[in-house]
Amino acid sequence: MYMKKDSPKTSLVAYDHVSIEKKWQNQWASSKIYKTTDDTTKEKFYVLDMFPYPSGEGLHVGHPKGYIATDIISRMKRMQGKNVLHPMGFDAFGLPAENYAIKTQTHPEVAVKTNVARYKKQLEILGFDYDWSREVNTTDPNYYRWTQWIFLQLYKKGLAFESYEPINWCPVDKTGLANEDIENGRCERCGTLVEKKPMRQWVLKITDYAERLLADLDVTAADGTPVLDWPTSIKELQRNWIGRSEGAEITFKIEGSGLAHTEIKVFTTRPDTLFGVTYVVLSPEHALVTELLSHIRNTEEVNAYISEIKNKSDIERTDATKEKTGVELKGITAINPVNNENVSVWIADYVLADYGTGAVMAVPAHDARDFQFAQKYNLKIQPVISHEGSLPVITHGTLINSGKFDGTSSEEARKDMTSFAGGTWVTKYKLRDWVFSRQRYWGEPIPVIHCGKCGVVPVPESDLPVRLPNVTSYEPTGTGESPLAAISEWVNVPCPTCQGPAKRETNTMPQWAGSSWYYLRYEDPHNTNALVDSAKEKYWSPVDLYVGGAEHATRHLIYARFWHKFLFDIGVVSTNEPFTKLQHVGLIMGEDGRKMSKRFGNVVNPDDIVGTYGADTLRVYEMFMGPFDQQIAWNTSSIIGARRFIEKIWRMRQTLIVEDGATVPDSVHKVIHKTVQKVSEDIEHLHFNTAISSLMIAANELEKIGSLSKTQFEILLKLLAPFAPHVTEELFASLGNTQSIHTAPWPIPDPQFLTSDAVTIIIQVNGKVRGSFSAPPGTSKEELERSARQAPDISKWIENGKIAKVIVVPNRLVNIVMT
RNA sequence: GCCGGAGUGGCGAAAUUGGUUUACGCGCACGACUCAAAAUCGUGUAGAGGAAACUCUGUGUGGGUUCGAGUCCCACCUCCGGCACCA
Repeated sequence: MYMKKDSPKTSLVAYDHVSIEKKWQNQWASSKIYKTTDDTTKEKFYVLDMFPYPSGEGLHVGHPKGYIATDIISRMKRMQGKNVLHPMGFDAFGLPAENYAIKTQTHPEVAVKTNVARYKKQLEILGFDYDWSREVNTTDPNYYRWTQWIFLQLYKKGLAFESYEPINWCPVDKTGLANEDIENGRCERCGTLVEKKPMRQWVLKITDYAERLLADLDVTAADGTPVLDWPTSIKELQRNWIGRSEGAEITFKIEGSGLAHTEIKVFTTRPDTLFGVTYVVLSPEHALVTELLSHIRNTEEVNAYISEIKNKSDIERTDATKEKTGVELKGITAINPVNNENVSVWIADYVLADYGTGAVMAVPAHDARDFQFAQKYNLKIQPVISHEGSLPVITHGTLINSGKFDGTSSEEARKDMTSFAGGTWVTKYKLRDWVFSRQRYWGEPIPVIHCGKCGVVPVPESDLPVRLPNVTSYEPTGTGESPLAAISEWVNVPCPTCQGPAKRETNTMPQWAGSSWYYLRYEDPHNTNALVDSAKEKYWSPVDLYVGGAEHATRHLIYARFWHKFLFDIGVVSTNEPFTKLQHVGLIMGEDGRKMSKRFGNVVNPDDIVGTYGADTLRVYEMFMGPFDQQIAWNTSSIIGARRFIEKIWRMRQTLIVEDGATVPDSVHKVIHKTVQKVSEDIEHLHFNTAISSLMIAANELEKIGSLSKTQFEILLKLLAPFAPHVTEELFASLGNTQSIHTAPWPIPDPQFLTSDAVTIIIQVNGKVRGSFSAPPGTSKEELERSARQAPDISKWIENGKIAKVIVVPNRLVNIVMT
């Protein structure tokens, strides 16, 4: 533990982070220096953090890492003269807040208020430059009014609809879940195995946007640079999640006693292997199965199999490593359209109901899964691609046993084979429509009314928001109904259309709803007439830099892009994509290398670190730990380095400063301006660790040189100001400045000090370093070679051989190659 | 299985994008100051050999391209993240 002690030797004023940080935080708040105006004459810069949901646990030291980064960027941009929007808010609807409320027996509204206050306090002591007058909270009726409004627009365009398909259900959280809320077949929140449950759901048709969500990841500007400056890994995750694949839909006629005009449509990416089909498989949930049951010989056996499958969890069923099971539908056959062969029809657990057509053609010779299944049930394996070695062969090749297609390339035959089979070429996606209703209390009410006469009637926009009623019991019912259903005075309303008796929709929206558009509300947070004023939207959008966790790649970031594109289509926003540049934060792990969690007892509270070392030290340390996007373990004993660095700056103020006008060596200018250049570039590229490193190098060199003018010291302070805003403000003020350092202009490097009068030239012999010498920059190749040959250390390496050639790289090195 | 990313001192890491590997920081050792300690300052800190000057080896492993490779190419190993019976 670091202890602050006074030095007996000097009379320096001690660096007291506690009083300095408190003083300037109060000062900034009262002078409102971070308040953002809509001054459109200035160039804007919109930098955004992923807003937190205020859980009961409070922040740990990992949470602020991203916020520190955006704070640094926003401070530099402000000093560079930009009009900066750097807002903060709270994502307070949803399961975490609600479960916390249930656990502590407090109403969610009360719990959220308490937790938000606590979070704000924790953020405030870190010295962030948020404009709190623009704070948004997704649970504020003035906010969720517009979340509901967006839902109504989606409904109007047919993109929100009721569905009765079985959906994922978490038996512990007692609510339906979207595909994105599931990890490895388990509820992303509580880890429980999800079940399939048929129930009425509101679903958003995100699949209508699948193609655009995918294609727009790759859009490039005229000069070839990507429009979305996102990490490739996140783009790749989204591509995989959307999961586009092209293939053919092929129809197989079904024959059997009493059957007429019955068909099975299958989806395949390999229509070229159609001659190798030896059976077809339906998923157990396929709609056709019920119809076929009465036409087969083994109805009982098939029924038994289906109920066996139904009792299995989704994860058991779809585990790719387990042995596949299935049962033949005896007494019926399918006709292969390319050769009119009769093949058997099966249902099997390895065919998914909700992808493609829910049915596949099986080509065991050229598909690993079909091969496995065929071996187990002794089904025919018919190769149609020439091969050496064992089956299955899943690569493309030359077709055999394929009638008139023999000898052609399987890859090229795909489309011809499709039309030969009477099929159609189609595109499919893995992306599923977004299950949008939750059977829980703490969410935005879905603004529709169910009328016996008129059906589904949207709540008129003028009646928004539909407020969450205040209830005493908000625990989930588990019946598939929201707790809201029990509040009859809220539920029963006149139908807006016919004034007859009607009931409100009692499902609520998922947590992701409010966060899918919040960045727009910061642009115009208090507007009561519109989601966002269009002039303000045009000025501020899109977000220039968005920083947050990579875990949101396939959830929040897909949903937000979907809503943004929809809002673009209906003219609410002016850009096609919401976030120009995306940067993800690497997690800070616990000191033991595990994720920071109460469970492991490895949580470090930022309040403690700020108390002991100060917010400036914490900020510098977190940015100095390593590359920003990399996951790194916390190490309390390393913080002292950041603290020592700040103290060194503090000491420099009191020992090095000479009066402006006194002579200061040129070397000081060189150090300062080199650092200005490096730090400016590094912050721009989010290379905070190397920016701090170069500030440390500068401080070390300047201390060695021993004198520094006030102006030069101020430049150094400005470079450090985004990282350590309090101590730099204090020192800046102590030099007689009355303006805040944070609104002072950012330094610009002076080119005359960026060139050096000597460069070190490395001498290599056969690629090995054997010496070096100093030369003026721009020295000619000939001159460099001459100096290298004459260098004293070199003669012993070259005197006993013949020089084959000499490579000279100006300003860098001379390599003498011996034979 | 598929898709991304990463392997450099005791530790976190840096490397002008093909040109002195280990900057900066932590830790450690020794020294200065001190009655002593803390703090601070200074010196050292990849491995092997050598009294030393110095030499050799060294960026996960094995090959390759090049005057020159941590960086580029091929094959492999390990770790992390994501997806996973998507036909």
